Formats: sequence, C-alpha cells, structure tokens
Amino acid sequence: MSAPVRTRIAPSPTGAPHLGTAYMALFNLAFARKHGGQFILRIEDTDRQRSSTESEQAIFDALRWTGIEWDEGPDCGGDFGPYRQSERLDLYEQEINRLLKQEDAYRCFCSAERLNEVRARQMAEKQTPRYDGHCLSLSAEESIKRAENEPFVVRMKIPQSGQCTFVDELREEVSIDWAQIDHQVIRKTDGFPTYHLANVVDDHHMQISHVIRGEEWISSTPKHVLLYQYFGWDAPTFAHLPLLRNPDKSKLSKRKNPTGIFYFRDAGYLPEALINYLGMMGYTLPDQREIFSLGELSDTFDLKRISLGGPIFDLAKLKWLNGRYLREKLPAEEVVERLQAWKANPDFLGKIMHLALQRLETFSDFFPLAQFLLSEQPEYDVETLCGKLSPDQPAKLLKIAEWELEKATPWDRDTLSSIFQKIAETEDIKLKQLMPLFFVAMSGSAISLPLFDGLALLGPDLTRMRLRRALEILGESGNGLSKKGLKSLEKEYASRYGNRID
RNA sequence: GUCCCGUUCGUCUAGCCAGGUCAGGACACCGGGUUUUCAUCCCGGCAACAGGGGUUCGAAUCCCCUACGGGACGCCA
Repeated sequence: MSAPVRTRIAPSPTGAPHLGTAYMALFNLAFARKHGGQFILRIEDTDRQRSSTESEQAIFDALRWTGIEWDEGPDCGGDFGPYRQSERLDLYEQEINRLLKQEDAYRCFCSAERLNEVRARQMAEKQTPRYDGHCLSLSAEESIKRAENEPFVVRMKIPQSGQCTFVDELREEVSIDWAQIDHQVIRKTDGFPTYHLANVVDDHHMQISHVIRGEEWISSTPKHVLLYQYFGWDAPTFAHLPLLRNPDKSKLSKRKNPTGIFYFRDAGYLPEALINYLGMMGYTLPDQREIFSLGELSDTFDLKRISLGGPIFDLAKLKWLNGRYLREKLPAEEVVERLQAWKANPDFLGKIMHLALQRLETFSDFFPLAQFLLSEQPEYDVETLCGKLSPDQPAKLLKIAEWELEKATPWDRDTLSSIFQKIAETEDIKLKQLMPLFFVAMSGSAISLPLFDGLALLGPDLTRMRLRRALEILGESGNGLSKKGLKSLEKEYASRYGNRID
C-alpha cells in the first residue's frame, strides 16, 4: 500500500542548462517509470538576482532535446502546481509563519556586517562558521515589533546537541552532529524563501516520494529532515547520487569540461547517445549491456545498482558511443535528416552565407570558409596561434577573453564586439593586433569569416571550448599560464576589469 | 580547519549485500588481420581489488585503522 512514486528534478534557472541536471533527471525519470510513477519538473527560481525566464526556457529546451520528458511542470501543468517557486510565495509565507508560531524558527535582525565579523572570528579560531544565536533570545513581542520597520530574515532553530540520523537509500544510515548545522536562513530579507524551505515545502505539497539528488546535498539533509519534523510531515526517501567529475576528479565544472547540455547539441552529438552515456555513469544495467535507450534503462532500473564513486566524464567514450549510434542504430537516411536539422539547414547555412557571400567565387569556396562553424574543434599549430604576439601574451589574452565572455548577455555580435574592444583598450593593444589570435583560436586560421558574427553563430559553449583548447595548446608548447601566473592574472583581472572570478 | 561521503585496470564498470572463478566486460592505448587509403569490422595484448591490521581453512567481498580523493560549511541552488 505504499504511496505512488513521484520524483522530481528541481533546477534553478540561472545560467546555461547543466549536464548535471540531465544526469539527475535521467535517474529520477527512470526510477519513476520503473515504478509506474510520475516525474515532475519544478523550477526553483527563488534567487531573484540570478533567475531568468530565458534560462528557464533553456532548461525546457535542453531537457526536451535530450529526450527527457516530464509529467508535470510549469509548461505542461499538473495537479500540484504551480511548478515555479516564485508563484508559490503565499504557501511558503504561510508555512514560515507556522514555524514562527511554533517557535521552531525565529526572526534575525543581524546586519551583514555583524555576521561577517562573527564568521571571520570563528574562522580565525578555526571553528565551523555558524550563526551565534544573537537574535534567538528576542521575545516574541520584540521580534514582531521590530519586524514592522526593520529588515529581517527568518532562521530555523537547530538542536543544541545530539545528532541527526537519516537513511540514504544508497548508503544506509548517515549521521551528522547538530553542532555542524547552522541556523539556516529560511526566509530572506526580500521575503523569498531559501532553497531549503521551499524545497521541503514543495516536495511535501507535491507529494514527492523519493528525493533523488546529488551527493552535494548530503550535508544539508539534516536541515530538511528537521523541517519535515517541525511541520509534522513524513519525509520522503532520500537517495544521493554521485557527482559527475572532471578528469582531475573535482566536481564537473565548466572551467574544465563542456558542461552545458547545448554544447553537445551544438558540437554534433546525438541526444540518445548522450543520455545513454550519462546512464552508464555510475550505473550498469543488470545484463551489463552498454548500448541502451531511456526506455530500456527505465524497464530494468534499480537504484541499488548505482555505484558511489564519482564517475569522470570522458569525452572519448562518449564519442565512441555516439559513433555506434550513428553507424549502427540509425539508418543512413535518418542520419542525413538529423544532420540537416543540426546545422545543414537553410536557416543556419543562410546565416553563414550572409557572412561568406562576398568572399565566394564558386560554391567550392563555401565549405572551407564555413568549416569552423560546422566542426567541434578546428586544428592548427601553436605558431599560427601566436602569430606576431610576444610569447607571454596569448595565454593571458585568451584567459581574459574567457572570463569576459562569461558576461556576454545577450550572446550576439554587438555584445561580443564591445567585449573585445574593451579588452583591447584595457590591455592597451590595437584591436587589429589582438584579433589574429582569436581568429586562429576560433577558426584555425588568421583568415576567416568575421569573428564576432562567427562567435555569435558558434554560441558560448563551443566558443569556450575553443578558447580552452587554445590555452591547452599553449600549455603543451610551454607558453601556457602557470598556476602562479594564473593566480596573479586573476588578481590583475579583478582590479582592472572590476570583476571577480567565481 | 570541521563534518560527511567515497576508493576494483589511465577512464567507465562487473563481482561485494548472501566470503571460495586465472578478478570479467567496455573506452583509450599497443600489435596483427580484412579493406586500393582512411575509418569501420575481426583477432590478440597491456593494465586494477589504495595501504595496514583483524575475523576465517579461505577476503576485492565482513570489521577496524591509516592514507588519498571528493563534497558541504552563503540572505546560491
């Protein structure tokens, strides 16, 4: 008589849709399907600064592209909506007030300055940074009164001692001392709930039965468990999956890997191969077959078969798999159709033609010119890349461009153009001298189609990989950035461009 | 720093829960064959139980310690 299985994926619409989202979605979906349950997409847009509707749309598009489908979500509705947290504020407010009334939470009026001081002192004394409970002693009357004209946050109370023990489906019991847990803010000054509160409230109200999420959440699970207790709700079953890793074993990051789902689309991978590959990261089907569809994964899916070591995302194996799909799973006619839908269509070729036309004498001239827009990565040697620049310059300029391009919104010709002009100015170098480097990094040749238009067509994900590849080539030839050089460049960049690297 | 999680070939992993196979498969790499080239395909090879201590007739498998790796420690999620 167990409750129906309902799983969810809860991405926040900040930045480009991440591979990790597809990875978690895949297992949530497979689990739901296996048990005849529902899979829900919920948008966690409680960060007002960083959330955007473009990003939300991109999540829909990216997941749809991979072939992952959700039963309920902001775009398709469902019986437990709305599925966008920014549309559920009343519910959170009501639940927060309940916690306040129960005295399981309290208002905190501490200033950011004071909190920073406290944190700095604790760090200096090598303690775990934690709220010191300053506002905990406020009386109910005083708290309410001050709230009328002072900004405040709401924090949840945490037991003074003892530990929280919860069951993770994949590792049995996990225990964490309450002393490790901070008095988590559950309502921000702007009135929005934080992740922890909204997540628990929504999972309950949406009747989520299994929370299958990344390992990074293990340490905050006690907060969630405690919230369920405060509310008097049954907690869902938790299962924390390993995190995808970079080749150096750190958590997969776009600094070291392509992590945007669109990278794979734009670089010419098949969604079914990508999904298949993600499915074999940390998981094997009972019969150990390596080529399988989402449906086949779902039919036999068993959470317990997940292996806990964080798998390294290996492009080489993904490519091999993609090749097998291309030559074994799809008929040639369909490959042609897919190829057309990819970039060999009038729309995309038209955009390139717009740039190439003046440079054509015959049709034969077209594809060589367009090649860099149709390939994953052009080839060139380090001499071509460096051109007339002094040896220490290319790496520095490429790195700065990589950082500056992070901020390019929208990703269009004019934005890109102004970014490169800014770099030229700040570095006190003529744009004309600066450009050959980027022409080569992007197209493999100093002579190519207009760069900014080209980059605009290429998109941020492919562009980033090309910059990185150029940096890699420089590194191999001994002209790269040393660890130290990178550090000092970061500092220099922060002061000169007024921007931090995060 | 503190806490939590993890650890089988370079990489993805099977085997572990219910101790007993030359520790199996795949990618990558190397060699050979097929192919007018290349790729595909086929055959072969290289290569791992992190270390130490227990329990046991017997440990990759169970227990403990150490090391290493990762994650978390935000009014981000």
